[in-house]
Formats: sequence, C-alpha cells, structure tokens
Amino acid sequence: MPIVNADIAAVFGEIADLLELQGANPFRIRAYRNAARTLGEMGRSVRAMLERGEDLDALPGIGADLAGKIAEVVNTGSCAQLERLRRELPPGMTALLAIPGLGPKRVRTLHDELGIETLEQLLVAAREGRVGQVHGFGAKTQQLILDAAQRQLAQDRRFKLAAASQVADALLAELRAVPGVKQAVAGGSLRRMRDTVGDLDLLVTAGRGSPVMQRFAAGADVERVLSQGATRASIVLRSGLQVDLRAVPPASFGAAWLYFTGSKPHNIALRRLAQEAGLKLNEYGLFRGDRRIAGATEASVYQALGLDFIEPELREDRGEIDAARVHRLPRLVQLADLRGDLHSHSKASDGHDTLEAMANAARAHGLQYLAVTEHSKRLALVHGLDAGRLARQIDEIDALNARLQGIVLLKGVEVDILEDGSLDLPDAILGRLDLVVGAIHHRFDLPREQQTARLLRAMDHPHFSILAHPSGRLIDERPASDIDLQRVVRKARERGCFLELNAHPARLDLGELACRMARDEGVLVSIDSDAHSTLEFDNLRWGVGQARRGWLGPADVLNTRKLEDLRPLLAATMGRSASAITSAAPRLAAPAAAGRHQQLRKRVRSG
DNA sequence: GCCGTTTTCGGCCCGACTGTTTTCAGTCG
Repeated sequence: MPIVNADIAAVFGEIADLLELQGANPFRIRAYRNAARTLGEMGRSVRAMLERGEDLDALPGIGADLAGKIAEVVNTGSCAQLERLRRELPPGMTALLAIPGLGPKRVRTLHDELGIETLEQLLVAAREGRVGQVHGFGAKTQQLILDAAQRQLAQDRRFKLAAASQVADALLAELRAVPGVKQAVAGGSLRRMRDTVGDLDLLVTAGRGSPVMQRFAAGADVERVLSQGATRASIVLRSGLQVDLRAVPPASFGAAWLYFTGSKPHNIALRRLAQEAGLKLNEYGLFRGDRRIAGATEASVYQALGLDFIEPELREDRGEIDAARVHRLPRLVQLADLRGDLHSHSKASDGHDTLEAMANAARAHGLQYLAVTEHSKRLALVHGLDAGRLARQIDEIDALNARLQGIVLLKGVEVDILEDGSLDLPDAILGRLDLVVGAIHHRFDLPREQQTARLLRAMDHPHFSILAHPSGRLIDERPASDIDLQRVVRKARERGCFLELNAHPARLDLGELACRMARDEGVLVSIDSDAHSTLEFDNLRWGVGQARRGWLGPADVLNTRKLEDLRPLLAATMGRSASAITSAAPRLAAPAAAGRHQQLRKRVRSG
C-alpha cells in the first residue's frame, strides 16, 4: 500500500499524543498537530511531491525536521521517533486522554501513583476507590471516570449537520423566549456548515439578572449538566449531543460570535494578527490597552484587523485570512443561485412521488429545471429501469414537458457503474438522454487502483455527464471508497464532464476539500438533491454549505446556469456537438469540451 | 518544532469553570 497523506498525519497525531503524555513542550506538540492537520487537508499528495523533488518545508508549519520525518515515513513506512516513543510509553495510555476531564497531567499522575496504563486498569482502580485517594483527585473525579466508562466514552460521536441544525433551531427558539434575552444564535461547526457537528455552541446576549443560564440547564431534554457559571454553561442532551451556551453583553456580541464560531485555528490566526498589531482579541472584543475598539459586530472586528468580512464557512485557516487582507475572497455560491437540480428520482424507481409532483415541488423551490435520473436495471431491489422502461419514461417526460409551466424536466438516468467500469445500460438508450449521471452502488471496497480505474473508465464512456456521489460514503455508515481523487478530477477536466456534490445530509459527497480541488482544476460541480420525494429539495442547502466550504462561487457550480447555457454543456458530454444547439454557446468550455470529445471518439474507434 | 521588514533565540491565543485547594492547577473550548 502506498503511503498517503492521512497515514503520515496519523503518525504525527500519535507522536503528539505520546509527547503530551510525556509532558513535552506544548508548542512542540502543537507543531506536530498542525502538521498533521496540514497533511490531512491539503489536496496534493506529499508522496507525489517528494517523487517530483519538491521541497516539503515550503508547506506551512513544516520545517526541516518534519519534512525529514515525512520522507522517512514515505520511504520506510515507519518513523523512528514514533517507535521510540511507543517503547517508552505503554500502549493504550493515549486512550485515557479521551475521558473528559483527564488530560496529560492527570493521566501521568495516575500512571506514576497507581501504575495505570490502560482503560481497564483505570476502571478497576476507580471502582475500588483508589483513584479518589490520589493527591489532586477526589470523589467527583473518580465518579466522572466511572460515568465516562458507562457511556462507552472514547468514541467521540459526531452528529449529522441536518440533525444538529434541527436541535439548534429548537433550543434557540426556547432561549429567545427567556426574559431578558435579546439575541440567540448558533456558532461552532454548525454555523460553519461542517458535514458533521460534534457539539452545539450557542450564544446569547441577555440583560443583567436574566435567568437564561438556569433555564438552559433545566431544559426538558437535558440529561446532565457538565458545568454552569454566570456566563457559561455546558449540558448534554438525552441524544448525547453536548451543548455549550455563552452569554455576553451586547457590546461584545460580534467578538463573541466570532470566537464561538471558530474554527479554533482561525481564531488563533486572528488573535496572532491582533497581537502583531499591538492589540488583543478575545470574546469580549478587540482591545488596544483597556479600550475596546471593536466587537459589537463580527464585521467591526474584521475591519479593525484590516480584513474583509470572512464568511463562516471559510473560517478554517486555509488561506482565507490572507485572501481577506488583499480583497481576494471569492463571492460564494448561495442557495438562491441554483437554477436547477440534476439528480432526482420518482416512483418509477425508488422515489415516492410522481414525475409531475416532483416537477411542481422543484418549481416551488425556485428551480427552473429538474433532471429525472432513475436507477438502472442492475439495482433490481429499487426497481431500476431497463432500456425499455427508460424509453417509455423518455416519452412520458416529453409529454409532461409539453404541459408543464415554469419548469422543464430533463431526461436522464443514474446508471450503475459496474465493477469493470462499464455502464449498466446500452449506448443506444443512453444516447437518447439529455444527460447521463453515473454512480457506483456496489463493490465500494475495491483496492484504490482498481476503484480509481473503474471510475476513470466509466468517465471515458461516450455518454457520461456527471459522476454522482463520487466517494460513496454514508456518514456514520460507510466510509468513503479508496480512490485517487486527483486523477478523477483531472479525468473530469480532460473529458469535459462534471462531478456531483450530493446534498443529501447523509452523503455530502463531494467533500469540501474535493470541491476545492475541482475548483482549482476548473471542473464544474453540480449540487444536486438526489431527491426521492418532494420534501427533499430542502436538502440542497446542505450541499450549498459544503460547496461554500470548498470556496465555490456561482461560476464554479454547473447548475447555477440558465437552462439555455446548461444544454450545450450537457450535450458536449453526451457526444453531441454544441453547434447543434440553437442557444448561444456558453462562456465556459463547451467548444473545448466538444473538441476533446471528438479526440476521444477517435480513440474509442481506433481502440 | 516552527518562525523571523524588531528577533537565528525566544517567542508561540485567551479566558471560564471545576475540583481540590487553602490560592490555583488542570482541562476545555
């Protein structure tokens, strides 16, 4: 198995954990954690960079030492320092850090005083009351450990964005009803639209004496109160979701919202920026000495730091601060920019509603076109269409389009990409469609090389428009397939076809980093609902959130285009010349894509 | 361990809450 960035990130993460237990310099530990994050997030493969002889220490947070360790892992598959640390510290001790309330110092103390090296030993010691005897520990801490064990701790569970959002909306409505509360908003990864949310961060401004903290902690769904003070409280809901509430005065609202929205690396970068300017930034405001110079709004803080306003989805310290300084932030795509949806199902396969109902619902969501893309025959379980049924649906859609007002149905299919990369329906029927959406629905577990080759072959098919849910992941249920995404994105560029960002909250696939890779390569992304009922067009907002996290603007998204501009782009992917289309050629790539396609056909014929 | 229009050494974001303390360290976000 070739070493990928995530492998090296894991090595650095473990080194950081072990160094932490050893009580090493915290900034040294942070250097490893920062490097792990950089490696995990960057689109390019460091292995490939090394093969090309590029300098790794040009990467942020990577110096000579870490560059050397990266090369060592790539070349040998292991890291001498990690091996040494593993010998010095018992394996399993890092698992103790997962218990809330236990940090490196206490884990170290437990080891030195009681000889505890594993979770099991810790539980035994806690049950026997030995933990409470240790200096600095008490009955409460001992109980904390037992409680954590009961809840099967260690798994740090995350919730899907859409589910967390519903909970947040309900809590915010309750908070707004508490006397004295002026504003109540959500921050954290929810506001940044991360695909999953670890906990909710809520913020209120409230008058003095408002009972907001007490009411919050006494809520009906509250299982446990972790902490409760005058300005801050943490609870755990019955669902296991942790919620943190913070109250600040109105003059600090913007600074506090900024702080509570994060991300942590973004906050650190801003605070450093403030520091360099002789200022101090905290959740109460931006200060010069004792004087607050900004803080009532987020915009006031950014402005005082010499930055353009940064949208929450971009606040990850992935270059947004530099871009804001030189006015180079993208105008991000918005839900209202979407003019259509290119992936949906009706009763004909596994959807719940008729074509007409779906069309009307799409129009009600402000869309001007909707592609009908039923499953193909291989998915017999969901009544996938064979060529005959698809041909009849084509006629049905033509008839329906003649009657429909204000919305156009496009004729498509979600054809299965078979294990060898061929498509599940004959060319003759695929060629009659407006677009072909291809997707994998079985054998998600092929080895990287084989899975990648499977996708590349499918995308080379003469009728192939959009690769749907490219990684195949289902959050919490199925991991992403192991594919070489960069090659897939480059293939899409060569071939002139498109990648889907499936907006279903359990998928959100492409992920944000892949979106950014597509943008960098000039490949358009289609944000689609994959709606199986009229209710699911609302899910488009989650897809838009991911796209925004991937820095996509309206021009980077396929279905922001008007229908007349979209048609030639789709026609080119279907092997039809764009010149056959009556409407004006779009600004983007259609002629070039057609040219590439002709070359491709030549190759196919000669091959 | 990284980094540098002050620095190749000496910095590295900042504050709230808890538990176990007799004034604060540890943890967390």
